[in-house]
Amino acid sequence: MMQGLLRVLRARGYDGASLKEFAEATGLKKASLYHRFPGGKEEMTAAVLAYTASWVEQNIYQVLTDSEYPPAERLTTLINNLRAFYADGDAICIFRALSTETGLDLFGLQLKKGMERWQAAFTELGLELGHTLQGAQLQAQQSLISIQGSLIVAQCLGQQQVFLDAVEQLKPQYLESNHAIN
Amino acid sequence: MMQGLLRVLRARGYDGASLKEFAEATGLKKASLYHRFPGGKEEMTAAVLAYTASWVEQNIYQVLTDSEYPPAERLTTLINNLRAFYADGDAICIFRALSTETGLDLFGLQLKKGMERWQAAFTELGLELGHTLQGAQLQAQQSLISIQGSLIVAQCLGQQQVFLDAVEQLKPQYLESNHAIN
DNA sequence: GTCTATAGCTAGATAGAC
DNA sequence: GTCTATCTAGCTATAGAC
Repeated sequence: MMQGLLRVLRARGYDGASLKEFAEATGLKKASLYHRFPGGKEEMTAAVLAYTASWVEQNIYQVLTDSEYPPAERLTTLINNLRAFYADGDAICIFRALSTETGLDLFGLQLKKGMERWQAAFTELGLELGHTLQGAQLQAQQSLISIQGSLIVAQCLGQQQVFLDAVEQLKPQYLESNHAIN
Repeated sequence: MMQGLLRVLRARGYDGASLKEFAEATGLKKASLYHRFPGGKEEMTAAVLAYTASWVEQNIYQVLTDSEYPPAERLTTLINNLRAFYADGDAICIFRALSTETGLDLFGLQLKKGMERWQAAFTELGLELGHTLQGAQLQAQQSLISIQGSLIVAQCLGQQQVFLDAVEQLKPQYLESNHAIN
């Protein structure tokens, strides 16, 4: 259900996504979608963003802050989750797809909250590894930039490896960084 | 003319951009646009990408490889050009806006060529600064990732400073990098 | 809760006057 | 070369049967 809506939104963006595609992707008819989401396309998209937020909570935030496992193992799990979520660099990020003018107008707050949650996850890991608050925040921002940027560059160049390399480097960047400089 | 089409495409993407908006942005009526671009929206977008390519050629490639100026000065000019082109982090990149499923289907080759030209510009600068070929290519890729990624993160977070910091760092990254390691 | 059918509108694109 | 007027197809959204 949500997976289908998410898939269409990622591939085609808010303006590009049509109710017909939503119907095909979910197996429901258009009128049935309106029964579940009386607010129409806007409400459907907001629901997808909420669904995405819970995915991030489970697969990013919980993973990076789970003190049951050592940081290296958490990063390995994170990398696997990222590769799965982005289909090894083939899939467009929902944040990118919705951060157009229309998307930012309608869903700006949800996009901001979502991004901040990603940032918080990386920041908490950095703090645990002994970084200063400022250093951890900067490195967290760098991680987000690296993920988002590598997806675009990979897809424009047609080289998924650009994305795979970028996420693979997250691990050494956190484990081998010089805390004194950061 | 092209500026108007470019502005609409960046803000709304290929699917989101309407001929009505194109007409308003250029001051021409829809039928007049079809006179100039018989191929319709697709031809208009391709023309915008060609226009963008020439901008990149003048403002990125020529700047970074102009041996009349020292590298530090070229990088300063580049940073100013990037800030202007992206409105200090407020404007969406045309590459991002068009690298959706539809956009990649229709303009994949132009997007690839464009990205490769950016990459070549940074790579040649790195080579001139004494980097190895592989090191220069990797750093060029990192620069593209940093620009694209910082734009998305900045716009989702509503913090233009993320982009401004990222482009400002391009200069030290090239001038202070350790060639032996790269 | 899901469907068929359709309303009302706007999209991309074209015809033809000037 | 630019315009007004218009076509068809697709869109979002709703009505109402089951």
